[in-house]
Amino acid sequence: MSSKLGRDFYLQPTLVVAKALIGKEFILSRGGRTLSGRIVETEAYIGENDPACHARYGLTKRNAIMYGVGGFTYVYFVYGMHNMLNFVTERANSPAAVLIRALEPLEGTGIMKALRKCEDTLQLTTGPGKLCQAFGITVKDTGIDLTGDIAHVIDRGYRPHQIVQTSRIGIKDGQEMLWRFYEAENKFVSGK
DNA sequence: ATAACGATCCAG
DNA sequence: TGGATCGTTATG
Repeated sequence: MSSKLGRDFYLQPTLVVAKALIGKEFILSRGGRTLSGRIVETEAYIGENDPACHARYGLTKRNAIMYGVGGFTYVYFVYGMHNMLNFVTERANSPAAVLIRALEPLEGTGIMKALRKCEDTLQLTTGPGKLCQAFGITVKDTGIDLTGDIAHVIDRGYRPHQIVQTSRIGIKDGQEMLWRFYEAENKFVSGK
């Protein structure tokens, strides 16, 4: 038995969502093709008081979607070359999101290899920039409703053996917050 | 109007 | 271990 996560799931506290997403399957269906992967690593970015969150300077044109209701995608561009996929969480006017950092490829690995120009399955989706390239996700994909048909998350009943909680990667401020989650001993966690 | 700076990745 | 590379933001 498997079920699609609905609006209520994304309205939960961001740390709950970030942890609960580990082990769930992310599915992207469009252009007549379907790509999917099991989420193995996430990070939470929560509110205007989180020094690493894009909402730390208040509402801007870029982060506006974070101020909306949870359950929508937020994709942004960094380092002049990488797209980052996030899921907006919590109620409207409560800016927060979960960064999807790594996936275990499931469906459509042939397409992922082509998009990544890489044959090594372990290099397809083991990092936030890599997985966006493998899925063909860019900033134009901001605002997709995760309760719709194009992109959604499914609970297939997979339960991680152990989830590890650490400091977030690649940030300067906010190291004291242990807001990164990943499935222990999964080969597809980034940075290995 | 403009400069500094990233929630990174990959080659060497 | 450092260079690539450019949109967003902050500041003048």
